[in-house]
Amino acid sequence: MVSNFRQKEILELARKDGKVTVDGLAELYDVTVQTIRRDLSDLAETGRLDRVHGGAVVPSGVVNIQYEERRRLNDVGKKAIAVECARSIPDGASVFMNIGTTTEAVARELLDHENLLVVTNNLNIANILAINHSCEIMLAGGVLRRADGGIVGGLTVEMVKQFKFDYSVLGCSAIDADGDLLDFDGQEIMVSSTAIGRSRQVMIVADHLKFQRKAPLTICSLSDVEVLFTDGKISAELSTNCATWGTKVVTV
Amino acid sequence: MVSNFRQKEILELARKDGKVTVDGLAELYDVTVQTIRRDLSDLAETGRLDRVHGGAVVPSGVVNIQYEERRRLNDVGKKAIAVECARSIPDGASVFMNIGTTTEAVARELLDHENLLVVTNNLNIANILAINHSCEIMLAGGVLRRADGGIVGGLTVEMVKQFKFDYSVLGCSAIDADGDLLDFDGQEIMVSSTAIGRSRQVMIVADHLKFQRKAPLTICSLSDVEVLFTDGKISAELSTNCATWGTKVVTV
DNA sequence: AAATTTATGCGTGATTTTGTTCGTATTGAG
DNA sequence: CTCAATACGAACAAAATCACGCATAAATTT
Repeated sequence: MVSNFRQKEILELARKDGKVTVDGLAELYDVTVQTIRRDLSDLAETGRLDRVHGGAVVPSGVVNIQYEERRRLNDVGKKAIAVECARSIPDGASVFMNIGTTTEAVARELLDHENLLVVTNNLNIANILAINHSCEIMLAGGVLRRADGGIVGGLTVEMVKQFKFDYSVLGCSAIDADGDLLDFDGQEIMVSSTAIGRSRQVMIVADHLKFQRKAPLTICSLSDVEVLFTDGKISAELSTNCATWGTKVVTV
Repeated sequence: MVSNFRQKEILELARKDGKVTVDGLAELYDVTVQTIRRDLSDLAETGRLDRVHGGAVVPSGVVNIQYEERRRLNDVGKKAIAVECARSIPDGASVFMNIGTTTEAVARELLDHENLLVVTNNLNIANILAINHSCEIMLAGGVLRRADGGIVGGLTVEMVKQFKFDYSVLGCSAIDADGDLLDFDGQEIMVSSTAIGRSRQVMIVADHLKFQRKAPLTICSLSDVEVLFTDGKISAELSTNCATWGTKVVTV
């Protein structure tokens, strides 16, 4: 527990840069160095920082994922997609969410929803939604992949198989011109397709960059999903195809 | 579940900026600071915000405050135990680690080890060990318990069953005078006992406070484990019992 | 319509935080 | 090793923030 908001921000700064200085913080917050020293003493006393002459450093063994998250946070396109997608998920729903920065954005927009059951193989989503106390979180088991906080492996599929979801919120690596959803990761495809089979409504979240990318493996076709949320125009051809498939396209 | 429209918006503001100030909100809504304080108190009581002097901040992370406090309890003792335990785990080993602040301390000491395979049902351990890039982490699947970052449920047991570990590093809630290991949580006991059956060497980490506590459920007896790491003297009787059982006791 | 509950504002004293001063400890240059 | 510069912690007073009781008004219930 921090006793003021300086301390919270000091922690974030320290985790981002690895260190903070007394003088720098005093100038930043426009307070005297003495006040900063008191803050650092408090944080050091509770073990959150290690005090050094002139400032403080993070104790060894503290994860530095904050910066990475911040970087992703301000992606306007993804956020707009996420807002729209979250709006179409009602309170009390059961939802599966897979690996991807866009699905993580959706998770942030679900913080105000109530009584959700969220199943995910994405450690970041678990961390984000943990703040929402009325949300039950189930994590899939398997190997933790550091690159993206994903949990992959056969066990993940086994777990997903046991559920029947109201919604699946899925990201993908790329979307082909013919409407095929593509991914780089074979294991993730197994998870995604299993989730698709176990969901009443499948929602794909993909920003416009996904339409310019290629990936080697097929998850499924847009014809197999109910809604696509995106932030750019899709080709006229794909648009008419979606219409015939009955796939709703939401452009934000 | 907010009692007025302000509180909902305050939550949104707090999540956007990370913090809110009493004065700022009072001006924004054109009410007195007392009214805002009442709002913030309500939000803090239900855990949606953390109250700080002059305002409030968003609660950080998965783990709740009580657990955070428990983590600081006998910090030095736990660290000493952890150092010793980590020393006896060689590089390249496969290790299971369960829920508990002491096992988390061990995880911190394993950051320098190489090529470990760590299986755990503890989200904190996954987060800690994530920075050790040569360590493969497998997370058990199940329901995320916010109280301590544990992942619980029948799926966890199923996962553990599939392995054969070189080592299990296990914490417990209490140790009885007769050498029985005790815990509060029935589900966690299922996990622990399964891990014991699937491990070549079982290591219990327990600081001296555990010998003064009671818990209702039995995990197993010290006679079933290979090593006990602790930071205080154990009774003469238990000591001789351990000798006959062949249970090594390491006191730091 | 009367009674009760709820939300809000106001004032006062208590608590917490902050700035200032001063003596001591640590660091780095010569 | 010595010395000056800087950083540090403690003590105290000033300022900000808080908690509590009470009053008022609106909303709800009886």
